[in-house]
Amino acid sequence: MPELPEVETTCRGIAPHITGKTVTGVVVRNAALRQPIPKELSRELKGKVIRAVKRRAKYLLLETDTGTLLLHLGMSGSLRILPVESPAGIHDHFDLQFADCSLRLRDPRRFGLVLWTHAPAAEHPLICRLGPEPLSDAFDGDRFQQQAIKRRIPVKNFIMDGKVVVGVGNIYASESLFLSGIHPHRPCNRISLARYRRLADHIKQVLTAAIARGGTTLRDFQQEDGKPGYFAQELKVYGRESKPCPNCGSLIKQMRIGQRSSFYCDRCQR
DNA sequence: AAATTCTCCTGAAGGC
DNA sequence: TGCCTTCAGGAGAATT
Repeated sequence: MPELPEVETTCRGIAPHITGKTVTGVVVRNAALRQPIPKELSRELKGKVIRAVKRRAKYLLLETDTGTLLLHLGMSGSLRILPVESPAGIHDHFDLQFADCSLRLRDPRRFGLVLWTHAPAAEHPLICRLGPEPLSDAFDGDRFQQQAIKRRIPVKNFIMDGKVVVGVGNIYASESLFLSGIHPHRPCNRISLARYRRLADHIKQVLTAAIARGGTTLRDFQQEDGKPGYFAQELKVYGRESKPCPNCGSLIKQMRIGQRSSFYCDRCQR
């Protein structure tokens, strides 16, 4: 499912194809995403030039001179660059057409978003309260721990909270906690500063490595050219319940934390 | 304020 | 073989 590395992979993949291009058409086949696709989208976008393609958290931002298109891939969404007039499948809900290609959103579970905003995207209600980017200098162990002091939820929930740090979803939460030797269920206010510094570093490390591999494909995710991401084969604990820990060989455990399945080694993670 | 539960949705997988 | 149930999950909204 798209987490930060998958969205970043998509951002880098589509940017060269649509930056500087003029939107020639907007096709909405099914507007019923998490929120309805706005009706005025075609009027707002047609004839506009895509000035830049950016990412903030798991949102993709397609900037024009008069506003920004916000895209979110939910948990099953993917964007592809296709030749014009490519036949659409059942879950291909939205196209942005250009003279020489189309940007197409496919999202079987329709948890994604397509929204339009006139104001700067940073001021949008869905974006303005987000925490720091994990790969920026604004995110480090010290600030990490300061936020944790006043909370007591399991650390796995804590690092998946978008107000603490953005982009860490279920897969990379399990992976970074494993790399850091921290048990996912440990209360977030019972972790030393030194361990938070290591955790912050490991989050940066695992996200960077996943981006380098084009993200993780479990089922739906594909890059803009249709290829899967190749980080799944490097996952150390996620989805590997009852398989040996790559560190110590004891069997990987699975438990539900905050309604999410979590994977860990109870020998390596305390 | 913080924590928990609910909600959207479809496809895969398991049970009988 | 086929139908029914359960589960997966991003993240805002609603509730405790």
